[in-house]
Amino acid sequence: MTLKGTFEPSSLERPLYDEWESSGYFAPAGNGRPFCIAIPPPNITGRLHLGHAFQHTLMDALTRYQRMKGRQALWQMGTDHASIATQMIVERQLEAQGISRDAIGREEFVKRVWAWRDHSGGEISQQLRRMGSSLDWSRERFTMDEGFSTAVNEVFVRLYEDGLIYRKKRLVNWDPILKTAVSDLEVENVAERGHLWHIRYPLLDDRRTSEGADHVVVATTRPETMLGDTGLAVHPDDPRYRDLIGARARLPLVGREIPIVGDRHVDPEFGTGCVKVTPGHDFNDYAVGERHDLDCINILNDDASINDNAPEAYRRMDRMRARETVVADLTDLDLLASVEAHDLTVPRGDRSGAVLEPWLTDQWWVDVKPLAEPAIEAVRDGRIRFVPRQFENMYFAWMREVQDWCISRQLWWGHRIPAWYDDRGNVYVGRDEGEARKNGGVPDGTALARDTDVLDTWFSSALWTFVTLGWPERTPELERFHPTDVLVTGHDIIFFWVARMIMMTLRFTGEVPFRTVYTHGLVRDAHGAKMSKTKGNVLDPLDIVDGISLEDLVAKRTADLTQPQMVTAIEKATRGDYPEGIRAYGTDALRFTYCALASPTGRDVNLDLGRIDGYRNFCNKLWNATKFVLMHAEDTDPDAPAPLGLADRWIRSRARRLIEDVERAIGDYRFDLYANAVHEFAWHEYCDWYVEFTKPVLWRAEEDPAAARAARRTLLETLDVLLRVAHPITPYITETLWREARAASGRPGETIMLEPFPQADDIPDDAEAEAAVEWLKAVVVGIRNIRGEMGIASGVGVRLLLQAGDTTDRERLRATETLLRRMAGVETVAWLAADAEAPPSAVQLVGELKVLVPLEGLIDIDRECERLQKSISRFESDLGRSEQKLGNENFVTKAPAAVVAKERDKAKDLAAKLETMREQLSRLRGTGAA
RNA sequence: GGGUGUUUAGCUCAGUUGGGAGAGCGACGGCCUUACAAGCCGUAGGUCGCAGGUUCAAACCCUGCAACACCCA
Repeated sequence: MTLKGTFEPSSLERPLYDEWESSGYFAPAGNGRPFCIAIPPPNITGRLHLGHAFQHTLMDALTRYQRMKGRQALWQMGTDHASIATQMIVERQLEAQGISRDAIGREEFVKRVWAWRDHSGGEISQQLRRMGSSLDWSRERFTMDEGFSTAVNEVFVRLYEDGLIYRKKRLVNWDPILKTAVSDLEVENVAERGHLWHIRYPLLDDRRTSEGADHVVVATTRPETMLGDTGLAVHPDDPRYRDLIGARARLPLVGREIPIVGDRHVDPEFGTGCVKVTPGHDFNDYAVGERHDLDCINILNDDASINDNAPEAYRRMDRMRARETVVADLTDLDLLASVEAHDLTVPRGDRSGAVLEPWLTDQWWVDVKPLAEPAIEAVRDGRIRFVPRQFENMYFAWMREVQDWCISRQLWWGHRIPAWYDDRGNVYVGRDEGEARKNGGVPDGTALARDTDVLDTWFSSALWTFVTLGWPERTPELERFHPTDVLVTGHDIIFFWVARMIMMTLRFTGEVPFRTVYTHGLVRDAHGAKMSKTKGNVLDPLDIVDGISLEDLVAKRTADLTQPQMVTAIEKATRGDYPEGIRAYGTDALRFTYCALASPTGRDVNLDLGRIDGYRNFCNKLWNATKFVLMHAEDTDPDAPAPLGLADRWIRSRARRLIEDVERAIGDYRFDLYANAVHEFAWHEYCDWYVEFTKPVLWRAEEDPAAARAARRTLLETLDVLLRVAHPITPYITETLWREARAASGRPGETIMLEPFPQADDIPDDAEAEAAVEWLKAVVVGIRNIRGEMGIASGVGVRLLLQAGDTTDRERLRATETLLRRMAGVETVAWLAADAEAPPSAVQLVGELKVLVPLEGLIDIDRECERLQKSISRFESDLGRSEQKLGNENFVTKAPAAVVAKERDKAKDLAAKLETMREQLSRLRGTGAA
């Protein structure tokens, strides 16, 4: 029995997933306690990126682990229609063909989006499958599938009936490119350089300022909005303007008479202390206007051009041109007092990048406060726990200040709002038109028109955990799997999604949506830069899995850019970062890397290919270790006794420790510790030591067949444990190797996926074996150290002398001598009497035991003296520090007795070692001189 | 302006209730030793951001400062 070929991830991974899927392994099974994760539904906007792959790896690891622990594990699959983002993609594609969406109409447009959804959804599924995700595809959902639409209507109607959804005309954030309202969360406040224009507003009725001027000066960053001014405001306590409250001014360019009001919200420090009030185009001014009963004039069209409420000269101008024109006209009239540079915050749409305008429109709103209170409580009382914890503060802070949520969007792609209007503008809400009619008592003859708006995409995703399980039906899945166990997501969508899910789920199921929220950071490139198409530094996870040539990568990154001038820079950076393209690392290596990088603080992750390279090597190591095991696996006599040797007992005990460590790590969501524990055990215990220990036994099996049998069985059984422990992280290679190993051991088992996760208690804790092997390792490392530093070639055997050991040392040598000889290249071993004169030797201490390698014929004495001097200096400084501590009376009296005792032991040990080394040095020097 | 987080080896990061500073990668030296050169053996490298404080004892606790990142206004 041997493993064929070499480790080639792609040929090994591809066939397995199909087999798992068609065998139905991903569906929840058995009678164990249910476990459920709902995938954060990827947007159907395009292909998945490295951040998705990161989060999917963690979810899959958790799901596979729980499945192996015997739980009915469901990882719920689904995708999100992503209203705005998807509509933009399809619109752009149509534009490229010279088609506008208005030209083809709503129905045809929506049809094309569905076609896009099929395409993009297909790509996403393929990517998820290649990453090994054990999702239950048979239950896949989409936020616009039929059941989801029913549920969305249900929720909308119930909230409306409860008075928590209402329609109202008020200022919203308006995106003049997308021509839709957006919510507060979709606004990005960007710091930009701008100007502060100082404009003179002439006073009426012969009023004067305290300084005698016939006008006031107003500072503004947006002069064009003066066309909609309906007042001026000053702080009521401001001595400069106090007396002008109640006076009137004439609005330049427009001619309107506007009042001066006193309002405590005016900041006297800003500009001149006198501000213009434009209730129709500024959130603060709107509030000022309401307090002082000022008119509200809308001067903008839906594309942010000036409308007919402004003077003729400015109509139909874009707002930026209007600004220039207004400033020029004011200059001509000598009404522009001054202009200065000014930094300001500009609100931009997170999707379109357009500068948003506060705009007065009718929109649908959710009254969030009543929903927020129970949602805050659920986190406060611990029914929901955030990992890492600090995100709870962010959550509380936002929830306490939460504003009403604008949920209507003037888009075509999304859930149509279930509201109808008659020709007098009365609104009727219902699950369908019939119900709306019935509720409103609208006779059949009266025509109703459905609201043309759609809902914010987050409205439907807020229902994700319970609607995917069948709500509003009371399905068995809903009973069994809800609340879900853990939500794995980025901290960037805590407000958009996590908070809203908690609110909606509590409202409609009375349950929390999940018990734990695990938030991870963003995946960035190796330099810590955020990945973006515009910057041209994105990677498709499959480019890492399957590899990609430099030319293909450059082509991919420079295609379809919104800023074609970036091509040269992107190409240069790409060629610099990946001079030879990207090698095929395989899914397992990428997954292992993700786990190893999942830090406990939830901060951003810089994905470095060098790191992946190391973990690909790790997969190769597993492959070769298995190859070795299978080469020696043949057990001709499976019933014959096989008493375990010291090394066998040691590795088994270490395997027990591995399981314990991993269980703890997963319980704490410490994927990094999990990965490290597997790596450390597999490479540095199993491969570096145990496999080497078995070689002398296996190569001379005929000398001691029982020992060889014990080694074979231990190799196989420990490998089996290791593979099962590693499987949730690296599913493909562990499945492949596990099947080979199982075949060799003759034990049944179809797939590692459904094997039980190893249990620590099944393996004895063997402290004695661990201590003995630690001793052996220390001696071997000591000799290797001498060999390395003295330049003794690996082929040259050494004579080993031991001195000053106690009975335990002698016992341990007896038990491990064969291993010691092989591991350290030792030809002969002899004990020297404690008082015997040793030949000139290099020395290493293991406790009190002196490990001596005679130097004669091997190397020169000076080199050893140098080496000795180095360790003497190290011992001296350590001892110095220790003695200083012990000399401090406060330490001795105040520190816990155990700490003091430990320090005393340490000092004693160091002193003894130092003496030995000094003796050794002077003896060697004497020899050298002679 | 308010808040949160980060600052540890050349790089990327661990460091669990305060008690002898760690890993991976990289670097350097030696090895194609019959699973693996995608490997093996060995070595070097850190005033733990800065300044104070608490303590017998601080990377860890407290205060202040600096830089960077993100969130909110």
